[in-house]
Amino acid sequence: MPHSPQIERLLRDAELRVTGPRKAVLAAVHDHPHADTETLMAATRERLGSVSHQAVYDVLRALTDAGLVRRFQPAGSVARYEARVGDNHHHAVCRSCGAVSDVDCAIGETPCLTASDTAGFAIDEAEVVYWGLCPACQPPPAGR
Amino acid sequence: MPHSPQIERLLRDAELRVTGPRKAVLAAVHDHPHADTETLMAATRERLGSVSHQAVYDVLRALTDAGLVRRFQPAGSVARYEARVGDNHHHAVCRSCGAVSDVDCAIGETPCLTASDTAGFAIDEAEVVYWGLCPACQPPPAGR
DNA sequence: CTTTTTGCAAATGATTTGCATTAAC
DNA sequence: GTTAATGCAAATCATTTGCAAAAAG
Repeated sequence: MPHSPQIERLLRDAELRVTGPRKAVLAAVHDHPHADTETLMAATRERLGSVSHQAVYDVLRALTDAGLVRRFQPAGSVARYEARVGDNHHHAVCRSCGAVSDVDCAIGETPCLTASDTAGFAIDEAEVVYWGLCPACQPPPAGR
Repeated sequence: MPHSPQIERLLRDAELRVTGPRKAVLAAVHDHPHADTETLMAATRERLGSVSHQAVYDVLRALTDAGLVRRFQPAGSVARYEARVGDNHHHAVCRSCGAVSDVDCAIGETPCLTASDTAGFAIDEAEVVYWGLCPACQPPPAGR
């Protein structure tokens, strides 16, 4: 988790105005990878005392557009955010509890997968979600 | 698009009761691959005259649970349904217009991708979304 | 006849929109 | 001083829930 001056620098480098909510939200995303909006709002409030509902939404949108955070949304779930950007990693999602874990891309290029036939689409990203059960949600190996 | 008796057989084989809405919705999914709920509701109404809002939701849920249709939901979009089940194919989604095209899996197993490190998750499916621009939304190759 | 489905209406919940106020540059 | 960001409140929209009526087996 970067220190405050580093957070500010990230914002300035992205040509975003440096405000309290933005610093707090960006720091919260660094501290809570894969967190949803509600979690980030709570974490932001711990730093700032109070932030409005959609100040957080606005900030997350701005940070996402600026490329400082990555937004992803497993099917049937709420939007989640992470600070790990620039690389092309994927996610494992637990069907039972919703836990998310980073999965490094085996190849490391973007897009990292070459489809056999993309029907003329110009593909710029391959997003992979690995569905399964996290260690905590897996049934015990044997015995009744 | 299967004929009516075939649709009925699909339902019976899945141990689902054969009703008008179910036949109509299942036929609509066969006729409109990748359609969202609203489109399917309209298509169903063309066959039946009228169906309630969430009769369609209930039916889609039942068909999905029974494995007769597959549900998928590109991030930030509404749920879509398709009748192609049993294989492990993926989707190309247009960032601009939302068009969806099937993409055959290069390998054909489930899961078709082996992640380098899945952090202990027991993975049973790898869902891939190829993001890009469909042929109609791509900028012309040259000229101003 | 018994169980499952449908229909109707209202609720839920994440996200967005519009506008006045405030702060950053 | 300008422009962009925040707060507040209300709207939107896909999807779900609960219960009574109707239909499938």
